[in-house]
Amino acid sequence: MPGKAPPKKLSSQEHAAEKPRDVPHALIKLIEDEGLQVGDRLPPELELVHRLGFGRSTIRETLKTWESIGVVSRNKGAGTRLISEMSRNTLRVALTIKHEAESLIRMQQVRRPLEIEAVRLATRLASPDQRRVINARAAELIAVFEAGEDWRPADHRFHKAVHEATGNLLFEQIIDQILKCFHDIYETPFGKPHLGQDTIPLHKPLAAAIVAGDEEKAAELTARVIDMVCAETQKIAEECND
Amino acid sequence: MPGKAPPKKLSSQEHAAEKPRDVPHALIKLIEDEGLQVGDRLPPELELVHRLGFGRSTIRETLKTWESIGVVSRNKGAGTRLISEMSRNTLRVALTIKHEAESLIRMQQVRRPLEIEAVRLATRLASPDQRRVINARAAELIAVFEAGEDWRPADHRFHKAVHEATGNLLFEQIIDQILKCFHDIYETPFGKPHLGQDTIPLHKPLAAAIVAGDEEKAAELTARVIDMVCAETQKIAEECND
DNA sequence: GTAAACATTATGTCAGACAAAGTTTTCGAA
DNA sequence: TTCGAAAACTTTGTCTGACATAATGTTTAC
Repeated sequence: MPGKAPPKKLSSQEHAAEKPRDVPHALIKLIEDEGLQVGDRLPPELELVHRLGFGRSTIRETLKTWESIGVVSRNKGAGTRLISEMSRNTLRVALTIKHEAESLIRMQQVRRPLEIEAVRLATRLASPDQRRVINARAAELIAVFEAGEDWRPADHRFHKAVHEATGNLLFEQIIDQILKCFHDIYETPFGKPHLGQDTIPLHKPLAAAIVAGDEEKAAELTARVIDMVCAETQKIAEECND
Repeated sequence: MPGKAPPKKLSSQEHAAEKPRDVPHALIKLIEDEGLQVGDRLPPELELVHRLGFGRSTIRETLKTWESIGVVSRNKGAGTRLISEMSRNTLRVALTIKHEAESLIRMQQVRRPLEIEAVRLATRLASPDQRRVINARAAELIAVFEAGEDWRPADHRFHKAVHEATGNLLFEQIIDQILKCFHDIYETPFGKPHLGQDTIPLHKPLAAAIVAGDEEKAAELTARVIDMVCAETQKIAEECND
């Protein structure tokens, strides 16, 4: 006897479209239909359960994956918030880290060409407004640094302004993730907090070069900045090998 | 009466170390203790449940996340297999894709500097053996191409040989993922199968330059190769906008 | 008016049951 | 004996329900 109800697939609209019936697609559709933006809250899980027609575990597995990818953030009591868009595809790289010091150098090796290319693109493509912002961020960075405060947030804002001017979000996303990995490894095992602080004075002429449209000079200065960080990293790596 | 058993935390060794008690760490420890290698099978979920002392949903959420990152692959009846190592850190980027054609161009924009830097590093650092392999792969590619067969696997092997010679796995991992995304979007919506086929003849002098240690020439040729692909991509993008 | 106490909301974890899809074993016929 | 199909088994996939835990919102007491 068929005593158990078969899992009730969604009831709404099954007329025409043969959409793939999985949680990610359903969630994306809901986000689009609802017009949810970055920063907005998603409906709670139990509401998703009966709006999407999937079980809670299934929905949770997708949400957990999205969290690990950085698409949403989740907190008890506070709900799930969108923190970056996820419409179709995900670029993911599993970083194999065995020897920490070596990994630091490898990350900088990858960051170097990306950062240089980003600066080149920004120099060529930035709008007048964006050039103004880049200049302002550089001035801010120098001011914070000379005041002896923690300059790292300002540094981050400066580079972010440059990345935005490239018109290609991927640069920012990849470099951001590399830096995040870098700090994950770096902060904990070694002590030094202010890696790269000698590079700060270089940021002023760098901003000037970008604003002036001098691509070669901007690229050269960026290379200098990163190479200084690389050299420091190398030194740390060597100390670590003793 | 206290009829329900409190969640039995692990029974084994709780003497000294204050390890973080989460599923990923427990799983990594199990993989290390067991000496599991890439390709090996993990114990089934129900066994993990009582060996690690977590609930099945909790373990599943971690496993699902690892699958989405590409660390394991899972199949009904066949179990969960390790397909790449995941020791400590993961670099992940959520690619925001709205307009497909534009995304293709952006991906090439990011790939360009990475590929060029990889070639530079390979030119400087490759061992004699690695140079031999690069040469062989180039010859192979040309041969396959002239025979009129599908040259893409050979192309992939050639670039992989170059990436390996950099001594930095990250280049290969990131570029591989970018190409994978690229093909995910590319193959389906547009028809053309042989994007970049005009670049094949350039691979012979490129390999020669790498083997000879001529970094500038190698870099220049790589730039030419990618720019040709970029130009084709751009054309496709424009056609798509009609 | 402020702060503590309580109630509400939402995610985190666990447990049990069944479904679906592979994998291995069994068994019969050529 | 060997090959192929069916049956049995294994393992992941999904659903449901319950309780724990943490953040937020509201009320109450001083």
